[in-house]
Amino acid sequence: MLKHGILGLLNYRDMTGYEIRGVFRDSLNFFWQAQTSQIYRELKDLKTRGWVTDVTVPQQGRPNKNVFSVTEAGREELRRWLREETFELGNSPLLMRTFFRGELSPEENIRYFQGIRAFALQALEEMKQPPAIAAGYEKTIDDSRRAAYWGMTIEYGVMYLDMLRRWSESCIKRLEGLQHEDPAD
Amino acid sequence: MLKHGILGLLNYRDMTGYEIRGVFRDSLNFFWQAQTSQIYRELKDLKTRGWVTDVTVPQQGRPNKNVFSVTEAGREELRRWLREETFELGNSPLLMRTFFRGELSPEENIRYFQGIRAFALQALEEMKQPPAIAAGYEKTIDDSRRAAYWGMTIEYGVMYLDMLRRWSESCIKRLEGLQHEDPAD
DNA sequence: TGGGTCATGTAACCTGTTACATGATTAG
DNA sequence: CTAATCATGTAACAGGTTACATGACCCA
Repeated sequence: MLKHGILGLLNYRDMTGYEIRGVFRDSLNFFWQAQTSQIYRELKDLKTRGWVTDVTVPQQGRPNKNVFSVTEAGREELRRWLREETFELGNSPLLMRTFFRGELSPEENIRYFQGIRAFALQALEEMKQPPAIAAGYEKTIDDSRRAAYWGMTIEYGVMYLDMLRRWSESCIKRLEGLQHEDPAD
Repeated sequence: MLKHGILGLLNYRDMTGYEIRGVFRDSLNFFWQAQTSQIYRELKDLKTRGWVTDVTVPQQGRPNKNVFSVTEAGREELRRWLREETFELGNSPLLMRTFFRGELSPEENIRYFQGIRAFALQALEEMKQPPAIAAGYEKTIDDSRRAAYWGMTIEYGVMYLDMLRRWSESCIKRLEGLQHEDPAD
């Protein structure tokens, strides 16, 4: 997965491992976390596969840069990967934690879902403010054709968080109902 | 993660590795996929941690059963884990694939999002029909206090899939807009 | 003088995936 | 006869996480 994320970024422009790390931290962070260690490991692997090449740029006073570029084979691999159709929901730690909550008291679980609600509301606030995220974005992407897809990921984030808010509210209502109907439990 | 899922199930009732596999396949499948190999590996690990114990039950004509039970230490660990508050969105292959789609044509991407929409609609159909999923569920959970939390995971699934449908529709509209505004691209 | 940024990485670990392996019983 | 179910696992690999390590420059 990260391999293809890196190919995608290098397809925008040449970058060092350090810059790639920065883009993940600043712009892709909300849907993918990438560790420095993994980025360098994957770059090494991408190179042995012939999907990227690198050039060492000497610098004065700073460590040398290894600037990576995607090759034509890498671009082909990127397109191949983009065309894969796998939409499964994937493993969800949140639902795993929800499923087994019968072990704790309804009161405690109400607080838990209130925590989720607060998280969703705050994350929504952060996501709706364009400044920080757009600034990071402009560093990364220049052309407007690509901007459309960036916008779609943001919209997904907003819709997802709003759904999460509505879901947590619904869970809270259910649990409040349980308390009234069955106070002896 | 799977460790705690297994602890949660054993907290319902004693089970063999094989039965645990069955419950994951039948009931938890939509939010967690567990491989047989991993289940046996985790059971071994849970045992060395003292969170479960097992008893070998000889059977005629069939392989012996190893029936696992959660210990009090295991139940404590389960509660500790349930109380962790980590609501991050997590890595999303779907958004990774969306973000980089500028590499492909808008026409191809419209088909891609139509595929997502079709997937969401079909999964919604399957999820709204209670029979199969409820049957698997009744095998697993007896008491109604716990049933509430099972219901919440199902509701999440439905709300998520509906959000996915709305999002894919919105993406399709955006892309159709792009085609009209900028046919030279 | 101390904290942030630039810039590189390694090592160990944990968790999940894929593929393989065995073997009897039971229902159609 | 054959496919499904019961029931156990191992081995190898892939990918992500945590912690560690180095070193110079620049700004306050």
